[in-house]
Amino acid sequence: MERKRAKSGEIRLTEVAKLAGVSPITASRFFRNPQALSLSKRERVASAAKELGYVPNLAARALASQRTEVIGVLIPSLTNNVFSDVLRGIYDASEGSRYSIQLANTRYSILQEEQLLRLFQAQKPAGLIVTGIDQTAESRAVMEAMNCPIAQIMEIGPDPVDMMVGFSHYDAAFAAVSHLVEQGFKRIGFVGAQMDPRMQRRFGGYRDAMKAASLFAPRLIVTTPVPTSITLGGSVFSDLLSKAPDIDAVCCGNDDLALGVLFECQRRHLSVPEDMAIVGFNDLEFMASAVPPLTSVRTNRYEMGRSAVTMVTAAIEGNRPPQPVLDLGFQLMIRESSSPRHN
Amino acid sequence: MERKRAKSGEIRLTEVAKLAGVSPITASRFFRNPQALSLSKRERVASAAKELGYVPNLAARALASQRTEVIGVLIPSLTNNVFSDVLRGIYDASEGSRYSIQLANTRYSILQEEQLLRLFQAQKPAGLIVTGIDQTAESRAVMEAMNCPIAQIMEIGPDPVDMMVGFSHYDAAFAAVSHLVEQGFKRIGFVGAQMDPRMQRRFGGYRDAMKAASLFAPRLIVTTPVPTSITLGGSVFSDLLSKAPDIDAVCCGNDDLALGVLFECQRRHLSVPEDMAIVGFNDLEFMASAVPPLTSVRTNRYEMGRSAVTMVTAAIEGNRPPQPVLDLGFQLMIRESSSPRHN
DNA sequence: CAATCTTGTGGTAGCGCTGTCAACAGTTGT
DNA sequence: ACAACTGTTGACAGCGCTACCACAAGATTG
Repeated sequence: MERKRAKSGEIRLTEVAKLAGVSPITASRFFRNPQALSLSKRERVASAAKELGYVPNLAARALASQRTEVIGVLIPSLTNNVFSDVLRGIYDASEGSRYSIQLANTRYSILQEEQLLRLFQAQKPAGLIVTGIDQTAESRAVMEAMNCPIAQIMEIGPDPVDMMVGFSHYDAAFAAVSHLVEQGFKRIGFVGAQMDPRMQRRFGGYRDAMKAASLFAPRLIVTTPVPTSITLGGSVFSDLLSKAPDIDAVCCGNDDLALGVLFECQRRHLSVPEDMAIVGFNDLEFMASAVPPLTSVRTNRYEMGRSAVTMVTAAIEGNRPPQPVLDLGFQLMIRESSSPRHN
Repeated sequence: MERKRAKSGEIRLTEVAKLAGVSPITASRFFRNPQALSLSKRERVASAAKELGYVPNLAARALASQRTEVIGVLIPSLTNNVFSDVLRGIYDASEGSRYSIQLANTRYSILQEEQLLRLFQAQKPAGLIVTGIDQTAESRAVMEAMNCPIAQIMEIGPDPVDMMVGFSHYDAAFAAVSHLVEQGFKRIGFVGAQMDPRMQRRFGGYRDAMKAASLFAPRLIVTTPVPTSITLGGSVFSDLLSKAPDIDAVCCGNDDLALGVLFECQRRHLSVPEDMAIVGFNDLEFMASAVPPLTSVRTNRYEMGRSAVTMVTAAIEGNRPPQPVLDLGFQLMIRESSSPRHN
């Protein structure tokens, strides 16, 4: 009957309140809304907390207040540079807010995503950011049950779960290929890897731009489900060359592949763009400093992360953005690797 | 007097227990240690939980049990590829365990690190992984107060807070430079950026290897605190060339710089390694596929992440590894970019 | 056959904090 | 002078779960 359970031994709010000579609830308010206290009490609580080294117990706070200040983030890969830029935007934006980020990695698996969503559900996050628009029905159900603002990022499409920030991968790839067509290239190959939904939509843009120019041919295409890498770029390009040795340009599903293609061209003594034009996708940092500089489609990844956090936090606080879908667009960065054919 | 506070409306454990015809505590046990229940009750609880769509409340669990199943991770950058490999190891290892990862980004600031540590402290994580060995005294105090297993990663050094997994950046850089010396290079430059503690220790390895060969000269060195990038590699190398046009090799503080140096050599029509040898640090994926392939020091980053999680989780469960410091070493990957001088 | 151990189950009492409401000044208006 | 405010404070109960203990029922022993 004495003490059924060992106290944690840590300083509790009650202790701080006692030392400060106020009630626990007043001390509690000090940590959440200091300006509601009179100046004198505010100082007393502050110094008491400091003296005791008080650290609030977040679990207790979450339980009592029935909410958390965590935004869950689901991304498919930590290795892919594309997502590290998005994450940087997310973390940067979260630092200006009261919310902290909880990150999870789906590894491009929609089943893994489903599981992680359930895990998040148990944490009752204040908001959620998920990658892409291709969740399972089950995942969508969980998201709807979570009853918190949700932003889907990286892409835009019809039927958002809640909000969306992204751009059209289809349009962007269409623009890149149309550029090559305009420059006078005729036999434009496509290399793709890690055929996730976004890569597939980019392929769709390539396909339709080629068809629109009456240049489409299946032999010009090499794709693989293998995770993308620079080295892989070299090998898929080699495959492409053996299927279609007469190609004069390559549209790469992303920049890693493009750099791999450039290296392979160097190895084969093919000059770029005279013998082979190259365009990439995403405009990672190295595209501009490669030799020759590589044409790519710039995507606003950092901004995407920032906006997603901004929209979600605003929604949490009741200020939903007027339109739920934000298209951040893209810019075609034309560089030497796609200079016009000079014949 | 009726209902002071609105119930959350969600299904609680009590509801599940009622439907299953067991006591709440039995239902609770089902979720934590199912094999402690008889088969019949186990099934009854399982189906009741499923039927009601029960989602446990993690905050309540954490409060009642006085612990969490979260491992906090502090890293200095999300953009740097080096850390994405470490993170991949961390996330991979955590998936095999019951623990989930909470990631925070210090942006190479030890003050930011201090703040984030305090934030973690409020969450009472089960374990902690921090980058490097250069924490402030204040940070160390917080870590010690946290009273949970802690792994410092990326480096090893004396006086671990608790455990360590890493390797000696000094030794690795020393080995890389000694290799260049052995190959017959005499005027070996150093380019460094983002002069964080690890970069500085690498520089120390360069300096001492050069001194050991009586080749050290301050004019061979260019460093900048600017965050590292491939483009920056080109510009620091240009600076180096204007200070010391006669250099025959460059030791790069990391691989991004090395690739930038390679591109700059291509731009200046310097052939590698005939006119300029290059070695990098970390052995990122692109080093082997560059033209020519670039020599680098392979560091076991993925393994570092995995081991850190393994050690921390083992320690949480009471099986501390016998020796607290794990040196994962490094391998010098000798490639064409450092082929011997042929004079 | 009683004495012991094991296994499964339930009752009780919190974990540390905050929502809700009430109360009590101190101020202002009429 | 009294009512009607505003700003600040406190009492109370409870958020949903689990630690702790107790105890019943079966298994094992001498």
